[in-house]
Amino acid sequence: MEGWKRTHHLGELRIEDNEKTVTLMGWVHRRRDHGGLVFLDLRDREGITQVVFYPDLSNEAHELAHQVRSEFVVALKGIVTPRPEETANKDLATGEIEVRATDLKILSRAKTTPFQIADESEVGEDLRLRYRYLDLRRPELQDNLRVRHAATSSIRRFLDGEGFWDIETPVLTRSTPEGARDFLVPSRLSSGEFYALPQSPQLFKQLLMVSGIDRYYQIVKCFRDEDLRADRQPEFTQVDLEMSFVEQDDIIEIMERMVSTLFAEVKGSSLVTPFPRITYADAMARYGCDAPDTRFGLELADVTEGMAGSDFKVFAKVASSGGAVKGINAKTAGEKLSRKEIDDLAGFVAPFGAKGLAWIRIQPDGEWQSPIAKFLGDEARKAIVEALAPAPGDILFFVADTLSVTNFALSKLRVHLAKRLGLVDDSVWSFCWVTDFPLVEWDEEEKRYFALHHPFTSPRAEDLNLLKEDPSRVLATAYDLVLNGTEVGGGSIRIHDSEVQQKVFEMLGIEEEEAMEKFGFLLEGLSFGAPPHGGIAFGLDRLCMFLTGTSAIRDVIAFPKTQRGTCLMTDAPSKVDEKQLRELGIRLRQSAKQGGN
RNA sequence: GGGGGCGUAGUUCAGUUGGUUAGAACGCCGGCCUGUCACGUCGGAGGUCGCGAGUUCAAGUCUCGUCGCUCCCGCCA
Repeated sequence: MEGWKRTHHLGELRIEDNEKTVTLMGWVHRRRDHGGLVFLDLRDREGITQVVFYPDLSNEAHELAHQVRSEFVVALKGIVTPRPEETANKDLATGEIEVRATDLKILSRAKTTPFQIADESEVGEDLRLRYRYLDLRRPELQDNLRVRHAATSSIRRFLDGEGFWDIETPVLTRSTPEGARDFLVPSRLSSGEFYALPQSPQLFKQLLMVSGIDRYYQIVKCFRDEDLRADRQPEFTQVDLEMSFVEQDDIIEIMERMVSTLFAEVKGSSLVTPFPRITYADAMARYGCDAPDTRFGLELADVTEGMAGSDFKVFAKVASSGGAVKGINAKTAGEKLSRKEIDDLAGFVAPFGAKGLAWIRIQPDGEWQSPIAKFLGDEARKAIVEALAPAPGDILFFVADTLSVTNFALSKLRVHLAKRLGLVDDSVWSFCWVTDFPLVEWDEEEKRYFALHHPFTSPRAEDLNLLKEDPSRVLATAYDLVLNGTEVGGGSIRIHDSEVQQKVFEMLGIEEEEAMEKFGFLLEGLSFGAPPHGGIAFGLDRLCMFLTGTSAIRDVIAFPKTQRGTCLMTDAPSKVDEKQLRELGIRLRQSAKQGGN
């Protein structure tokens, strides 16, 4: 750059800078070449500034400006000038001025880009991922990264102020049973053995509490080798923290302040605290899921009891055999949904296991229009009226199945209907805490209990005696933070007593020997004087999705993976040299050699 | 592992019932143009219709397989 120093960013100059001599650098956003007069819109991450080249101001610069093309990187010197009457551009922050160029340098030429940067049109995702660095030049993604930076920096500032220490934990650690599939890393020095990438720093942060660190946090990558979704990547980022000498309410209180500060600083929104709390049992009963969208009603109501004696055999059979019949009242949907749409909703719930979807449309005269109306006796009608309070214009929907299928199908239908009926206010942040989760869940296939949260979650003190006799009734001191129907964080008070920890392992069917081999270091740590402690982890990517208003997690990650877990830019994962494998003591199976591309 | 959507010029798309030389816009290249800001204007280049088979006199179009991107179920907190 031959000693040239940039004096201003490209979103910076205003009318007050009139007559200043400036040096600007950036990418050519657009060029408008009038022959005798050339305009360049110069772009950097801060904005766009218009530059004009006059032949009589500098013939040399004007000549060179003809050669410039989109996405060239240029440097120029010039004089800030107010734009002539009527030519100001209200769409640009710098639109009242322009820079009259006296000197131009082309710092870097650019080939024609595979897609236009200075153009908002949608481009195929595969092409954008292949040339991710070009996609990141576009304002939309660049703004997302800006928001993500603002978020992490707000969170760090807040936690620092509350006395949390940022401490790094290992990325190469050991594989643990339970939870998601691990990413494995072969060890060269211990041939035949493997590290695992952490699914979260859970055990390390607990041991940091044992060390007396008192308050720890980390914004940290976590890895889970499971299939991807619109909101799931194999490597993702958690805001992970842990505190000593606290109870559930202490953690909830401080996290409400952290989240409020975050939304205030990044979005300028002021959240109302404390956030509402709902127990897991209530959430399942009223919303059918443990992460309810509380921006709208459409709550589920249970009508199982009134259906046992019904003439509608599907309901009666389910009701009398331990299943559940639940319904939703879609208030005033009668005018909005056509008969075909109503029938199509059965197809909507089918993938969630529901074998059918019954409905009743309440006519203006109060008549029940429904394929099942004639099977509903007085008792069934009474149960429905009491549970759902139908009024003319409403449509009632029912699913009858096992409790879990009924809840799952209706929870999905609830959200679907709310969107269709325009009940979802996208400008609202509706947070709630879900508490009192069951400690464990019975797995029918493996015939054993699994920890709902993770195996280090403390049972509620009053439930300790239930551990042996009826584990399924034990509630955990675990809590999730839910925002608009998405879980954005979750944590628990941990077991700080190695004996209780051992009992929980036992109940989970983890043999003592196995527990010692895989978690011995934790049990041992807890035995040397562990403070009561607990913590929480937030999904930073998901939080950023809300802060940016995007629906794809890829949009808040600089270099994301495709749904198949590949990176189209680097072409990872890739084959490796035979020599590398030999050093690791690895030989590929025939099927693995043929796989890949 | 299963189901859905998409794949045609550099990009975004159109392409009739299977019919002759596959189009548009933007971009790109060249000419003209001193107040543009999606500059204008005149001209030009640019196609393995994702890939491979099959049906047919004839396939962008129909069938089967396969690859890629994406959404969902399973999986995953």
